[in-house]
Amino acid sequence: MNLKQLAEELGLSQTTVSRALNGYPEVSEGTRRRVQEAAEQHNYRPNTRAKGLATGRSMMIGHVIPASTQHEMVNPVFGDFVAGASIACANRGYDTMFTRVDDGDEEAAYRSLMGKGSVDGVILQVPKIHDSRIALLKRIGLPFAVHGRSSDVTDSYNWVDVNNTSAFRRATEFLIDLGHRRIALINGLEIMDFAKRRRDGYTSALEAAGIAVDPSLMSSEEMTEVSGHHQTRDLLESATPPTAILVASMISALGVRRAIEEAGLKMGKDISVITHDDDLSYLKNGQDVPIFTATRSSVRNAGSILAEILIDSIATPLSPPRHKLLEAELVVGRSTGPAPA
Amino acid sequence: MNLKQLAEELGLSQTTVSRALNGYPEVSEGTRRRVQEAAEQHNYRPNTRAKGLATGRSMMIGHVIPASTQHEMVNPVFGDFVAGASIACANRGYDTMFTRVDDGDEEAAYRSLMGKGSVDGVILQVPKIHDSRIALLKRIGLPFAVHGRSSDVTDSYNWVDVNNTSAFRRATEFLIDLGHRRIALINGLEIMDFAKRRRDGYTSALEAAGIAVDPSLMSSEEMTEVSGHHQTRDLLESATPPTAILVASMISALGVRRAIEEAGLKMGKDISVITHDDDLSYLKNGQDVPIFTATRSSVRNAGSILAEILIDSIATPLSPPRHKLLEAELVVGRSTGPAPA
DNA sequence: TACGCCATCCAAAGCGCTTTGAAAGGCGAG
DNA sequence: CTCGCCTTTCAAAGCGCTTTGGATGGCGTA
Repeated sequence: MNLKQLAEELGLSQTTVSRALNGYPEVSEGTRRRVQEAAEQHNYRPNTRAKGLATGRSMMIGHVIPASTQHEMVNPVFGDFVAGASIACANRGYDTMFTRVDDGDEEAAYRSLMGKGSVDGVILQVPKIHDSRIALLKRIGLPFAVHGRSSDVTDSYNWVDVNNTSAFRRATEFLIDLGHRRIALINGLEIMDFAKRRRDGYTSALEAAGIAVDPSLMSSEEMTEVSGHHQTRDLLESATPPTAILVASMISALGVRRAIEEAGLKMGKDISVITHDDDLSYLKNGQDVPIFTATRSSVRNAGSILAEILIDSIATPLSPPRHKLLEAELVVGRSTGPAPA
Repeated sequence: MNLKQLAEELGLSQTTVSRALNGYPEVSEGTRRRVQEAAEQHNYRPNTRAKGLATGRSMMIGHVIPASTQHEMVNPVFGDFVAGASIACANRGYDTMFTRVDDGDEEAAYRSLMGKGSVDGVILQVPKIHDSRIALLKRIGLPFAVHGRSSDVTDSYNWVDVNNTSAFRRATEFLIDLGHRRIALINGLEIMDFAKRRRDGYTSALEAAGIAVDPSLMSSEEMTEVSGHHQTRDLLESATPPTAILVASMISALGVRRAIEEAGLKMGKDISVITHDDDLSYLKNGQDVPIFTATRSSVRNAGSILAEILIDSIATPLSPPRHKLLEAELVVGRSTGPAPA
């Protein structure tokens, strides 16, 4: 059933039917009701492509996933972030689309999305410290919003980010207050912006407490269970192991815990652990008492806010970019305790 | 830049330009090259919606995620499965779209996707034992393919599934061979088809070995870390705890391991564990030696195969449905050992 | 020279919708 | 009764592409 058929059936013009369904005022209430009922009854839905062609909008938000970041961090948070974003999009009538891009083809991919007109805007994830995608998108004029920030980019743009620096400063201070002095940082890859900020928070807290930053206590890798495990094992096997470890992700933290237990140590007693927790719905940090002491911030919530910002900026293209800095909450669980004497 | 402009610039008709770009034979090679170069140079991409309108195809594959299954199992495998499917789709020129659906609105959602013409086909995940979506999609004529099967549906349809029954039978036999007699099963929700099949495999192996099936050793819940943990704790606290546990997912298995270690037991020595491993790229089962003995089957690979099947069936609507049963591989890791005397 | 046949290219219709510009009808004011 | 003004409805153009059904011209053949 298409508009033409529906109009014929009702004995009205396509114009009137279209207007009735789209809530325009130039239609009498009686007619509108009649049209709506007929549409309902025939299960009529305007064809997306035709509507898009006519309006010039695709009502679609794109997520572009570079192949290289598929292992780095995207996957774990991916599901929840996207869920948050896509629910927000759906509420505003937007669909969600995915594009996976081979490394190096990013420019082509964005140009293609823009050229083909398949999306009205895109969401970027895990920006690097210097991320050329932002300048690129500005240049080609494709609306976008970033989950995270890119330190080297001074232009303003839409973003939502967790305050990684303050979260990790706070976590480090918490450990220092518990008497820890040898605190390790198991970070994500430090080309990633969030990783740099977390490190900054960590080092600034150490420095403020007069503790020398020890490079041998810091490592940065992809955030997987396996890598968390071997980084921790290396730390524990060193001559002077840390008494506390700060971890950048729940996934890594699972590996950290495994290494600790394999070494016959007890987490929260022999060694303390704080992790960042994206509050993933399928990897909850315990039910009532958290397993890990953690800096927690819902990535799902971030997705939702970011989608709103992007859609608003599509609706009013001339308005200035918006952004939001979310503060992570420090939840105290069983993985932290006083430094061993 | 659109087709009209490009055609004007070249001094050709839109027809010729379109044909040149789409590889039709009625264009001389010289002209084709000239057109291709101009298109390249002006960065021309045919507008998706216009093309879709004209051809009647959207070149889009949809994934529909019911809200209720968002916690159940979808999330962990979600990322990898979708990655596999979307790469395969992209190779065939298809984009990937997501729709999240509130419970009970599934019928409306599929009808809407169909009516709006926004997708050429959809992929279904985690079917239940009796899943009404399959009949619905057949009824409304929207091409689809299922990741998994639905036992109660006798009609034929496109699917890809792991042989859950044989995988879990094999795993159970492996434990029996190691001398285990009290083997527990921590399963996913048993309305889900895969969970039923895994249970069938488990019970059939027990029966074949003349071991009575003990309902107190079987539980079925959402497959999260937290639920794996408390189900294991309950098992271990019972009067006659199992000597081995079969687990339906890596995520649950992480919780299982935590409970085992909290109880002061050693996995692989005091108690054996076998899990199903979807070979998730961000939650690898160890690097060289697997952490867990596992029935392994790449969900990413399944996604890829399923997408191919769906796209083929869209291309040739009259061809009979296709399906593929993947055999899981039993990888032996450190989590299993002889039953304690 | 005349004819027919390819190879190559084109004009125009059509996909299903929105939206502009105009017509038709109803009604009160003059 | 006529005029002008709303309100309600409509015909038709246009969005950017594909595709049908020609047109055109070059070339070999008779």
